[in-house]
Amino acid sequence: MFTQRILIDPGFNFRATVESHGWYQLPPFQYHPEHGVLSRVHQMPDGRIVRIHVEQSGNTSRETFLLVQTEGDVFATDHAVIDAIVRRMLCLDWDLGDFYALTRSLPDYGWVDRAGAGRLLRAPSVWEDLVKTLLTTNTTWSQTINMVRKLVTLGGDSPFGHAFPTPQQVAVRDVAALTAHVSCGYRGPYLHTLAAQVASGELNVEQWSEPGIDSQTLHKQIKSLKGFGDYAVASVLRLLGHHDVLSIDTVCRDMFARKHHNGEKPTDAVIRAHYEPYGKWRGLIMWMDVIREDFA
DNA sequence: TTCCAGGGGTAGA
DNA sequence: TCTACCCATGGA
Repeated sequence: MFTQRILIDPGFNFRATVESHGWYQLPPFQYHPEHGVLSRVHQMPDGRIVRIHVEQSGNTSRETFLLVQTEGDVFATDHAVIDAIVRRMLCLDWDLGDFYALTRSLPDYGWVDRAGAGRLLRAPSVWEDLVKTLLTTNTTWSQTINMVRKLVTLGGDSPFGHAFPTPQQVAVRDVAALTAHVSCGYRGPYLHTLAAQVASGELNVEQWSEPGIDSQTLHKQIKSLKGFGDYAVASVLRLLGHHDVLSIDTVCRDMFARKHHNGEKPTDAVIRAHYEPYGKWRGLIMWMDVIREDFA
């Protein structure tokens, strides 16, 4: 067992971040809320498969930190890689100062920074977040879990279980066999095409998480992927830290009808108009409305 | 049996 | 830009 620590801001809330959306229910994540531990089977760059456990540990008198423990064939030289993985998964490098200033100034959002909400759980790679988002489209959440479970069996195996498959491991499959294996129906060809484009190097999706790319450019590139429409593009953009577009889905429409529209079904234009005043944070403000019952 | 889910592609106007 | 229709899958 290899142990390391990551110093975090005292306002960071591990549970609020892990439970910020459904990703913690999708393998190779495992979450034990009773212990406050998020685990993940992970394939290192050289192919070794390890299991990483993360928890928010001890508030010492002045410092708050994450305790990161890694099982398996792991060395001190892996420190930097594991540190980067955890930072990305929990959006530790997001600067939400302006966002919290905004929520504090609004009458109904004082709970946001008190709860430490606003950060999201992400996969360590853009590839994995893209695939999982694709598998949330036009299906139920339970079927998304089912599809991801089956997909993950294509990843490298280990005593800890399977890691998330690489683009190569998906791309080498026959499209029909992949579709049948994952039970993903018409999404199968979209999944296979994405895997093939990433595996071949034709598409470098990991660079999308680099800072400084404007969201319009990203929007255009993600939208060009088969299977990624308005909802999915905005979902991925949100995970990439761009909150100026709304990811409107049935969950959002239901929430909006209840909270802002007297129980009546809103059009998407009505929803967009409502959040427009929140500018570059509008997507995250909308998501706070969705998750409010869980954390407020 | 029919409907629909954390929608999206395509054709035709 | 907008609409109609189609798309697998499985639970309600």
